Amino acid sequence: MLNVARTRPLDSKLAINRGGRKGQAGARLTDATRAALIRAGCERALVYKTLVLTGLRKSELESITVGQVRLDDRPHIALAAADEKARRGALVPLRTDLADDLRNWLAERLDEVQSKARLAGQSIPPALPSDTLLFCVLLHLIRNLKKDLTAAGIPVRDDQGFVIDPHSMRHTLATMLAKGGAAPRITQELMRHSDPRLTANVYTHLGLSDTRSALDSLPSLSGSVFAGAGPLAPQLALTPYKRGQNGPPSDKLAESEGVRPIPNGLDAKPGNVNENSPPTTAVISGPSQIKLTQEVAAVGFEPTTSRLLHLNKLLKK
DNA sequence: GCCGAGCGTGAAACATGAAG
DNA sequence: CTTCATGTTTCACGCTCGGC
Repeated sequence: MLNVARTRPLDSKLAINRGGRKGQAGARLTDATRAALIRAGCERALVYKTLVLTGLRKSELESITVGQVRLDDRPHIALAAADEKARRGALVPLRTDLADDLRNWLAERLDEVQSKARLAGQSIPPALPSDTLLFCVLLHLIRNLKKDLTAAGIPVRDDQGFVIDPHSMRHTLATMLAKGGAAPRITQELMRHSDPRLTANVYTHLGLSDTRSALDSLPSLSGSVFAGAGPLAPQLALTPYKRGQNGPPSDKLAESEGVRPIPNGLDAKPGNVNENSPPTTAVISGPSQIKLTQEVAAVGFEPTTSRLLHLNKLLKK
């Protein structure tokens, strides 16, 4: 839940911004300035969370107004076609906790507007105007993100040249969905890509630990080969028969046996034996990309691929 | 499937104004 | 005067779309 006062007390020491004592805690600020700074920090945190959980591009988030945010039983953001990169427009779903945060954020902003109107002796608005921008701190998002990362002890650029920027939040969403087992089609839809290869090859960053985890999820192959384990052959899946290959034609096998049985827990449901369908987990296409994307997610955000591809080209030179 | 156009994006360099 | 934050411009590249 977003709550400015609860997130950071007003009497906390804020850092001096410039001069010889830059970085030291204890900046002498008025209560109003202090509250505004803390509130801006909270807003930026909500911006980062929104970017990661929606996959919105920076420019797309900049276009979102209060009227485009629906926080009813099916919370979502209605992205206008003119503001989306692909010019299609989209309904971007909001996770429940993000919807709660945005609801609280808008309530705080309404409180602020109403307080100002009250102090000015003006009529008190019952709601925020629908054309009010959702966020106010996006103007210098890139620089502020770098500052926030530095303050949090997270390197903006790692030793391999990968960088964290607003667009890397989008990479992070795709990668988290892949790691979470989301179907590629779902990830593609959430990323609003027209081509699933883009989602899988450019936006999904899987490290060695992720691919190893997938192997660990495979069923046991009857214990250790050093311990005199049982026969391996009955657990093997069969490849389809093709003309010119040895062995019986698979269509005849299918005719005589129906759905082929696969023992020892390997699922033989039709959805899992379709060799023509794409893998259910997005994979990285080439060995060079695997090498470059291994173990880069230590800080939580995925790097932007544009820098990654640029680095690839530099390495080839 | 390939290619080019158009648009979006961030990095880098430089300029400008304000604060210390 | 120096330092710093911010704005502007240029450049390279990513992504999508449409035509072939």
